[in-house]
Amino acid sequence: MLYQNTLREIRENINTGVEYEIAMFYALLTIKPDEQALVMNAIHNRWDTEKVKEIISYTDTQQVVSALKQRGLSLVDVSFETQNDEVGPADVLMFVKEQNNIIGKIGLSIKYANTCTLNVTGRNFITDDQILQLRKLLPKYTSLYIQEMTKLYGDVNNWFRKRKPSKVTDAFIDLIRDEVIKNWKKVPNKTTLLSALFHSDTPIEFFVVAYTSKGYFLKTKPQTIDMRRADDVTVGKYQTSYVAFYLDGEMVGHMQVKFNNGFVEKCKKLKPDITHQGVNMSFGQPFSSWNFSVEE
DNA sequence: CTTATCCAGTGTAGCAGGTA
DNA sequence: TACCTGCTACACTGGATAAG
Repeated sequence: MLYQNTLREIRENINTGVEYEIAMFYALLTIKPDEQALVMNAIHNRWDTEKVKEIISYTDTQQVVSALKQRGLSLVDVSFETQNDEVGPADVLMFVKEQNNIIGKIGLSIKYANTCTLNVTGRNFITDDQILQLRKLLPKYTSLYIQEMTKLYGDVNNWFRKRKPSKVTDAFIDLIRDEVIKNWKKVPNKTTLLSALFHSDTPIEFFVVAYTSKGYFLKTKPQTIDMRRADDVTVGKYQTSYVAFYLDGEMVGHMQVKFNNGFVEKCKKLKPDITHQGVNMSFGQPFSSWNFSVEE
């Protein structure tokens, strides 16, 4: 089915990864040829038409359809739900018919080459006061960062927003991780928090569609933990920038502690936090968008 | 070469507060 | 009061480098 906004979203949305959502939606919409034609028309109005069509060319819906069949379900309709949180992590919604003719819904969470299941604010893990103390260090670390980049890459245009690795970033992230670990015991409502991280709070059941450059893998049972054990979960450092979550000594998830858009951001405000070689920058946002992944 | 690792990045929505 | 503007938090993947 098409919502009021569906065709406009398909024409105009340029969020990262949306081309895979569109391709799967289109492929499943084969059961509604008239609507499918309208969607193809919208795809032709995108800037990346060729890429979307290429993904469609290797999107065989058979895996999805047979997974439904195994459960005694048949596909009767499909909707496009990009960025609609009300349906849980699903990007595409399948309307399915059971043997008794009751219509149900199963979502598809569509991903390309990443395992991140949820972006989560650091405020769930550390207190306002901890954030305040860490923020105080940001100006100092930012100037260290600029020194480091300048030493390694020279002119600002060689490194600003060029995704360069940084020891200073590692060091600041490490300070944040120390605070996360220190505070974990005191984090309230761990059941609610972990339910959100694992999507066990989803209003609609979902499958995960993991695209590669050749096709996709389907996972009908997303990994989770027994939420009654939420208070037994422990945390620790993992690699350079992750906090790992453990249950009975087994890693059940990991979270990348990260700046939302880099250590320094493009400056949109009138008064930049820093100007370096004529380039205006803002301090980064270290707490707003951490990446949580479930272990496979 | 391909795959894994690990930070870096973009787009959108909603809200608060200023202001025309 | 309607419209900006700045800001946070949410949604995703990209790309450089290392490892195999």
